[in-house]
Amino acid sequence: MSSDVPPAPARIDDETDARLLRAVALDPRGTLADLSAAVGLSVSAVQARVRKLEARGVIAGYRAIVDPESVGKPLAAFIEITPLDPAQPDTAPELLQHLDEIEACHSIAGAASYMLFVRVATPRHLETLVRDIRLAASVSTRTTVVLQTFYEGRPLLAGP
Amino acid sequence: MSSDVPPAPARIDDETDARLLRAVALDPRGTLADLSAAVGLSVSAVQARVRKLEARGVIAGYRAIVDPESVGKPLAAFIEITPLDPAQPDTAPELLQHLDEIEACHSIAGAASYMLFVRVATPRHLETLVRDIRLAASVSTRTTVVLQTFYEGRPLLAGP
DNA sequence: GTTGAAACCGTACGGGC
DNA sequence: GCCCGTACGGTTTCAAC
Repeated sequence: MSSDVPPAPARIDDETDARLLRAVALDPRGTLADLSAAVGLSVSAVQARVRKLEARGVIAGYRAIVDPESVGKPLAAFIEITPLDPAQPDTAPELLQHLDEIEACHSIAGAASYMLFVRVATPRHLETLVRDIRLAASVSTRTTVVLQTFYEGRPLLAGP
Repeated sequence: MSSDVPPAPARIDDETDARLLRAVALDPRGTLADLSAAVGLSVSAVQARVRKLEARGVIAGYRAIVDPESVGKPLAAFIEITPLDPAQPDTAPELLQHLDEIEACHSIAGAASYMLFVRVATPRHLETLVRDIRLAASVSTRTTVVLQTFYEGRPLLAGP
């Protein structure tokens, strides 16, 4: 944890929900019985809470973590993009949505407009993707290749 | 999909495994019966394949997607870091591991050494985190604030 | 890969606090 | 409102084929 600063405005009131979230986040395939043991509530109570967390959107969904190399995409990169013509309406995220090599798209502060995170098979594929992005969204790009990933997708809630 | 380039060197030979992976990635809480229907194999065969994918590390794990705002971390940022003294042994990823605001840490090509992705509660917390990173790893930083996230964590495998 | 049987789990419902 | 216990149907598991 970082140094202390005024309390964070979390939207989950309950300490039990926090523990539930941690448990579910780390093992979404675990049984309700597992969660029940983790938080000290009955299976029914746990089920009701999980459903509420899903309904409120606190739990937005579930995903399996797939190894990029195993599916033929060992090369990752950040691509910052900037519209060539600032006067034009800027719809880059929509224009790029169909490119499934793009894993993430954020609007950012700073010189560029957007930051993309992409995964491809080879440098050759990266070249092609960058060209496709430039053409599809009428933008200039600045690509930063990832050499090694130490960790990513760490859970949002730290455990005590 | 991007334009065509020589075939990607995927490590999953089987077309059935590819479909399984897609199905599991999108709905890791679905039942084996669901997967069975999706790939046209018996429940037991599906179970065996999923277990193999897990054992081979193709499926590296499972996560619940937690809404950052709901847990009090609405502010995201990219932080590029560069060692102050290039002669010193560079162990930044380890030195920063304890900071749980850091969601990802990549080594990168370019001017900076690493790219971090972080989530915090407020600008004030970001300031504190940046200071902590500088002190912990003896690095200079360049922070890019995320204004809006259009999408992230999109599945690695595209549809058929 | 498939089938089948036993153990386990998710779910709904009734009741209590 | 939130929680607990129970009973039923679906699911996971594993052995035998």
